[in-house]
This record gives sequence, C-alpha cells and structure tokens, in this order.
Amino acid sequence: MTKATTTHDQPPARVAAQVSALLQDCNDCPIRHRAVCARCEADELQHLEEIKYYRSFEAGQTVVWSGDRMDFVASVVTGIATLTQTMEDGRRQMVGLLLPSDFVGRPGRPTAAYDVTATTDLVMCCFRKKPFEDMMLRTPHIGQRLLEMTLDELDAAREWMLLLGRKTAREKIASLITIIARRNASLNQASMGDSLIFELPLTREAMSEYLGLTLETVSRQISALRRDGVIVVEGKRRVTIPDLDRLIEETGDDTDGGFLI
Amino acid sequence: MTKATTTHDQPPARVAAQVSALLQDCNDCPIRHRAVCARCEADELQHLEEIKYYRSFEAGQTVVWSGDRMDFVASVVTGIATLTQTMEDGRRQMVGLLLPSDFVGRPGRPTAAYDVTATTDLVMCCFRKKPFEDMMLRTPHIGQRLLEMTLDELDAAREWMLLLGRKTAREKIASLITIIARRNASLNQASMGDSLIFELPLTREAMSEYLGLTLETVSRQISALRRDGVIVVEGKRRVTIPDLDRLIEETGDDTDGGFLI
DNA sequence: CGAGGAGTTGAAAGCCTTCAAGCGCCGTGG
DNA sequence: CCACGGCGCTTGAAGGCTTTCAACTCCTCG
Repeated sequence: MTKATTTHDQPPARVAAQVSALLQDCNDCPIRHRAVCARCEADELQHLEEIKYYRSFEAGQTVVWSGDRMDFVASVVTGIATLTQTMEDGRRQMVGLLLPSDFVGRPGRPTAAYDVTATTDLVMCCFRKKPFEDMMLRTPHIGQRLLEMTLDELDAAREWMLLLGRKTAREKIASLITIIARRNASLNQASMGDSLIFELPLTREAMSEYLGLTLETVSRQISALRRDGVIVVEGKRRVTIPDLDRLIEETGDDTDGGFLI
Repeated sequence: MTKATTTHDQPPARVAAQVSALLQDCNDCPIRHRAVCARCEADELQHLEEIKYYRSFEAGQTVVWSGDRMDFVASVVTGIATLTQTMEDGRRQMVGLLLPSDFVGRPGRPTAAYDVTATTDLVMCCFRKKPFEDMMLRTPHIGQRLLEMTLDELDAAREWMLLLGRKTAREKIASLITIIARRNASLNQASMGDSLIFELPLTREAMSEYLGLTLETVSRQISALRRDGVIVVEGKRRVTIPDLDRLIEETGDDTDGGFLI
C-alpha cells in the first residue's frame, strides 16, 4: 500500500467505518440534497437523526434476502447495491441498481421483495421502519420526495424494459456502459466531455444479470466493442470512452432525445 | 346483434358515451375505491369533480404520442390502455398495461414519455394537470395514494423485467395469460376457480410487444400450449383454463409464492 | 367480390446460449 | 518462497431457441 492518496487503496471495512464516523450529522451528508430527506427542514431533519443509524457492507455481502423480515428502510450513502430476483431454477435478473441517494425498502411492507446485495463497499443510512412510517404521515415532505424518486425509478425501469425486451447484446452492453459513464459524470460533477475514464463497478456476471444475458456474451460483446474502437479497456474493469457519441450510436437509442445529464 | 344482454355487443362509441354519461358523480364511479382518489373525503372529492372530465376512445385509437404536450393526468375508468416505447428503427416495447383504476401521466412533467394507446374501448377520467398538481400539494391523501400506486407499478415493472430478461417464450406466454386471468378474476370478483374463461384483450401483436417477442412466436407458443392442453382456445381470442395450477407451472414462477389475488 | 387485417404455420437463418478449455491474478498454506 | 486453488475473465465450437421471410386461411367490411 504505497500510495494512500485516495480511499480506493484502503481496506473496505476501514473505509466504511470512516465514512459512517464522518456522517453523524445530516448537514454534512453527501446525499443530503438528493435522498428521501432532500426536502426536509431543519426540525424534520432532527427527527430523522433520532431514528437513523448507519450500516456498512463489504463488496459482495448480502444486505437482505428476498422474503426476509426487514425492519428498516434506507438510503444508499456511498457505494452501489443491487436488487435481484431469482427463479426456482436459479436464473437471476437484476431489477434495481442502487446508487448513492437511492432508496431501499418499501414503507408498509414487512419483508424484502428482492435480494439486496452490495456490489461495492457500501454505506447505508437506515431508518427504523415503524418510526419512519409514522413520520411519513406527519411529514408531507418525505412522502413528496419519495413519490418523486419512485416515479423516477419507474421511468428507469421502463427504459430498462425496452433494453431487456428489444435490444441486441451489443446494444445492451453499449447502453450499460453509457449509463455508468453518465452516472459517473453526474456524481463527479465532471464537465461531461473529459471524465470518460472510469472503473466498471460490476463484475461480468453482475452485468449479465442486469442485461438479461450470459456472462460469456457480456465478455464477448465487450471484446467486440473494444476491437471496434468504441471503448478502450485497461485490465478488466477500467474503461475509457474516446467518443461518447459513437458509443451512444451503438446503444440504439435516439441520438437526440438525450435529456438525461 | 340478437342478444344485447351485455355491453360487449354494442358499438364501442355508444358504450363509451353511456359510461361517461353514467359517471358524472364520483360516488357512482366503478373505480372510486381503487383509483388515485381512493382515499379522498367527500369535500376533497367535490374539489376533484370540478377539475375532472371524461374522455372516450375506441379500440386502437392513440390517446397521446410520446413527446406530445399533455395537459392532463387521468385514471382509466373502463377498458385497457398501453404505454409503449419505440426505437428509431421501429422496434417497439410495451412498458405499461393500464387497467381500470390505473393512473396515466406524471404530475410535474409537461410531455408524455410514452405512446398511450387504447387497446379496447376506453373511458378515462381526466384531471387538468395544473389544478391537479395544486390540489396534490394541499391534499396529502392524493399524494399518499399515488405513492402507493406508483410503488405497486414499480413492483409490477420489476416482475416484468424478470419476464423479459430471463423467461422463455413459452413461459412468457403462460405468464401473460396468468396475469390476464388473475386480473379478470379480480375485476369480476369471481370466486377464483370458475371464471377461468375470458377474452384476450390484446392482439397477437400487442402481446408480442408486451413480451419482447415477435408476433409469430406468440402465435406458435399459444398453439403449443393449446396442443399440450394447458389452455383451450375458441376462435382467436376466447381462452379457457382447465387447470390454473398447470398453467402456473408453465410460467416458471414459484408455485407457492402466489400472494397476488 | 376484392381488399385488408388478424392470425397460423413452415423453412431457413441468425443470435445468443451452452459446454469447455484456458489465462492471469491473488491469497493461502506447505 | 513458491506451488496450488479459486475467482474473474476470455475465447472457441456446437447447439438451440427465436426471428425472419413467406405463404396461406379466415373473417370483416366496403
């Protein structure tokens, strides 16, 4: 561990502990203005502080299993989590990709409907469910924000359905890489145009579960995009996008309609 | 037109006109207790009455095109509508199937995000958008109910994603028929066990857009399920399910986990 | 009666999956 | 210290499921 300039080089558990130690105060929270609490006033925030607690997970850990009791709802603070459904014979489909500020759990439902897994080191801001539900009734700001976020998720799910139902394997891969690139740009406030180098936060297998493909097909299509110069890959995970428009052409989406980021 | 016992035998436009004529008063509304207004009190309902109006569409008509201005939000009162996305080259994927009581449109968004089409004769209860948005701010009951409905839709979308990403053509068809059967049972309050005869409300093409298949594959798989005795088909649309458990086995879903209906 | 829409079915092609083998990296334990 | 084993990933070859292209039926409507 020669260079310790970024948190990336530190052991995951330590980083998570640091993050949660840093985050006792909602005012310092990195997702303060995007999460379910975004619209809360100072007094409402104080109420939330009383029922919140942080939990950390290492990459690969399961947060909850589908069907398990779930006594909390939560926001992703840092890291990435996934929601996955599994069929009896083991076929798996990812149905949610949760980034910082995204919300986990459903008020009013006692059990988890999906497997929730940390795909990177993960810190979540959890609220005990019952107090949270009570607070939702008294605090319209929370319900309003949650509605907004849920509508956004529904839009994303519908975009995803188009991908799953109608796109080719190549288009699926191009779409996923574009999504990750955009997300990265938005998190880093990058000026969109440079920052097109990033680390894929998903294994080939996780990508295949996202895209409704096998991991072999994912691997082959990534290789194909690399061969065709659409992307540049260093090692297994580091991706550079020399020409974003070229990549977007490969997604099959409208070239113009890009109102997102 | 010898037997006119049910509305099915009447010209669509007339039925729609009848329905909307019957429905000036929210208290007589068939979706009063399931739609976005479900939790409203008498005074709130009165407010809604002032900003509502009915619109009728014949089977096949387009309600709005993706990208068009949309000055209203609405509830489906009777009939079925679909939300569909289209790619540049014409590939289409249905992303929403709207039944009576389902909500159309997004408060706060000026344009339609999807093509909305009536697949059967359709009556919608429309609210002018601006007044509706204003009312949402003053009336938590509406926002609360809308959140609940949106969360349900998100769950449905995620189930659908599993279907699109991981199920075989045969499983997709069995799943769709099961969904329609359940819906029918729930609308007719049937005692679940008999009423397993119904009309498919979708063309083969609409089914293919729902399932991410071609219409030929839909046709072939329906024929295969018929050959195997899983379903009985009279004419092109009328389906009988002799053994629902058998059909459910064909969906690939958990046999037990059926908490729906 | 002809035209057109909805649906069915056959044959061939194609895309993705399945099955297999192999590479490179990393942590463990002899 | 180094061999071993596992994991993540890549690549090849064969097979299969769905699509594509095409022909044909049935029914409705003008």
